[in-house]
Amino acid sequence: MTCVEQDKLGQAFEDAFEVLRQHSTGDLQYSPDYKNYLALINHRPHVKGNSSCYGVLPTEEPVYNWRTVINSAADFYFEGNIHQSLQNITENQLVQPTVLQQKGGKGRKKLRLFEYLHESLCNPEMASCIQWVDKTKGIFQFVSKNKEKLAELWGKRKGNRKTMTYQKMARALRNYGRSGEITKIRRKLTYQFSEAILQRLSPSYFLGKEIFYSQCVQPDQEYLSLNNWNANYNYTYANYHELNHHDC
DNA sequence: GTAACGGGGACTTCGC
DNA sequence: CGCGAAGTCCCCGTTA
Repeated sequence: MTCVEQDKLGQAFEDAFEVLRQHSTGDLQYSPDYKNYLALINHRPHVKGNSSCYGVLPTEEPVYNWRTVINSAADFYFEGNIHQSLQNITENQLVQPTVLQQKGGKGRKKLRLFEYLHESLCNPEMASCIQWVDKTKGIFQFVSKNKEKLAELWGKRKGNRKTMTYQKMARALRNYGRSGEITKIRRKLTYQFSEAILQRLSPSYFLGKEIFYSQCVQPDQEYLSLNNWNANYNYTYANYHELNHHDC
């Protein structure tokens, strides 16, 4: 794949998320932007070609549906192709999340630590701070050298006055052990998401597991929607570079 | 011996 | 204002 092609794929990803941002609460199918997006995706056959990778699409579904858009975007993300497109995002595009604001914002759902960790695990930029050991089982490990930076970012994200440390973050993780959301693995710096949390947080869940979601999540529970996830990704990306200057 | 890691009680912050 | 959830702080024990 050439750089130009990669750039186009990245652009397709951004386009997909832009549409998502604008229509996360509306009926996308009837929006003019949706039609425009279909036209766009139609000119990128390699995009739609990836749409069945997750095996969540019923075969009778048309190729150009909303699921396809999300699948394609996720494919690019996890293949690392997003990285290049992110390089082109200007500073003012890296906005603070509007949905999961930590201070103020009445009625906003606060970002949970496990959500932040999962988000970081999905962010290739954070690979030197936190990594999957066994993604399918939800087992992950902090990188000893940079775990403090990850904690520091978490503290910044929460708007803490004092600097967050790994020690304090690990304390919160141990609390998750009591509720079963995250358990400690008997291995250095290694933890495991519970199956339920993994299902809720995994992008594949909102790429085609609405049924699971509706069955397992209580009506008053809100976990990261794709919209929130995208906003938080942008926020993490901005702070990451501010803090680490590419060396994390 | 010691730095890193792990554990827990008490406390704070925030949303309801 | 009270309460509960979710951290946060600090101190100490354990392990590599």
